[in-house]
Amino acid sequence: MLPSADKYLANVSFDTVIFGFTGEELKILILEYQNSGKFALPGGYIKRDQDLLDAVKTGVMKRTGLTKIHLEQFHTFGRLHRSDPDTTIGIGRALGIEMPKDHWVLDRFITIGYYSLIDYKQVQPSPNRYSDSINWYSINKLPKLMMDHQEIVDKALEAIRNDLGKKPIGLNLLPEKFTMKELRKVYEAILNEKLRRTTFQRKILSMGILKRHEKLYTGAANKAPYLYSFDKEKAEKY
Amino acid sequence: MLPSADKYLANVSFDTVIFGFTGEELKILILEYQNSGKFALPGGYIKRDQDLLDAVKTGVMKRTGLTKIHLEQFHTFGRLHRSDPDTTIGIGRALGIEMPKDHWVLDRFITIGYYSLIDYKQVQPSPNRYSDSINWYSINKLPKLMMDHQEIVDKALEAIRNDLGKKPIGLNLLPEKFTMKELRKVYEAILNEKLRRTTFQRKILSMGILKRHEKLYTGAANKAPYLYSFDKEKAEKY
DNA sequence: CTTATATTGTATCAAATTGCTACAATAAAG
DNA sequence: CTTTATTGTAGCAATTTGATACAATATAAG
Repeated sequence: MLPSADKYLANVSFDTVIFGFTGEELKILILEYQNSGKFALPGGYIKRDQDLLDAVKTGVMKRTGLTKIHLEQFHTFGRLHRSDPDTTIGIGRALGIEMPKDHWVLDRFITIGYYSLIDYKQVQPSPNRYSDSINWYSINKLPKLMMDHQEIVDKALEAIRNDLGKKPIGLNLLPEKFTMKELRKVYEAILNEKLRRTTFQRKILSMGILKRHEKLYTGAANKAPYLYSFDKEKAEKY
Repeated sequence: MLPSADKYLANVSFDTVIFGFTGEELKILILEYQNSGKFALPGGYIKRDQDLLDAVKTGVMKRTGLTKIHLEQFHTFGRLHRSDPDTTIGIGRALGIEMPKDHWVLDRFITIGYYSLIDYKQVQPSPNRYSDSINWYSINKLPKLMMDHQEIVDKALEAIRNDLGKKPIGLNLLPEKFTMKELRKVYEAILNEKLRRTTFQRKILSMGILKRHEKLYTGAANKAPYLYSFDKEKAEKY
């Protein structure tokens, strides 16, 4: 039931901040452990015969059901008292598992933080065997997270804001085709500020990384917006 | 002689890219191991009762003799085959140390990369007990580094370029007082490109993070430049 | 003591970018 | 047909950046 010591690296783990965009808000996936009411980021351990990146990728795949995963490593957390064996023991106990005091998962862990950007609509979140739920939470209304997971989320947000101008963030958070308004809303949600509609449109179009498609008729009583998609080759530079 | 297993975390190490600026070039500190001719970044292991950051700080202090150390974490390297036990065995053997095959330092390591910015002139580099030299090397003329250390250097450079606009990089690479030309040379060395003298001066002065002091008379047959220092409070925002 | 030379600090104006406002072109409802 | 909300883009002001010019030296050479 418990992961065995000889299969995994000791003292190292990973945690992932999985971002999705609802059309209005940025949300992230949070696990809730059964009975204990502890909220945590999805994470895991690294197998001895596995690349770090593969371990993280596999973890995100299991939670989201997606196979193509965009991942960015943003920070590694190594404070002395960041891991808390009592929390882990409590979670185990609530599941009916009694851990030996010297079990390796109760040892100190340095954790590597990754963020992932996914298309909210394509995801069917599934809990792991220790947790009874995994749910989307708005980044502004997170429950109290265990250990230093709130700090990890904060750092992830800082990193994604930083990357916004350099990497094609929108590409991974939106479906294949999207309107200019949706793209702007993504930027606004990440930066947590309003952007000028006209300036945003001019700037993003001048980058030359978007392809324009047919119009989207929503049934609303106004001019229909064009749909766009990313020109993936050109977007690579950004 | 070898570090004992119960004192250190397993499977995790750190490596540091220590930058100094000569006035013309960016250099970094490289260790050379005795007899084996292996070149490596200064690094180390993390004690079980020690913050990650403290471990790195202590490591840099030992190599540079400095006590105030500016550190930035930039990436964690976790490829499956990045650590190479044969290299480690070879280094040990050249030192007359025979390692047991199951010794923990021969295990797989995930390493956390930090870069450090220091005042070149204040440093008296000192080797550790396993290496016979530690020397400054221009980032453009590095020797062949062992394992994935070249990749670590490359990532550090990428990170420092990225941070240049956000953090007061010059502050840590230059002495207390410096000329505008020296500051510009730092930027040029990091970015690896020439910057327009007048635009640079205007831009950096408009940030309002510099204090102007007396002139510097070097003996050269031309107008003497002013000395500047960073206004540390205002520079914090950048 | 005057002139020559290299470098520094700024001013100036052109070019590019961004902020802001305005307005024509819809898509659907009344 | 008119009304309403939204979209796409033009136009101009304000700001920032690029490029050039030039005055102000600090010392050496004559």
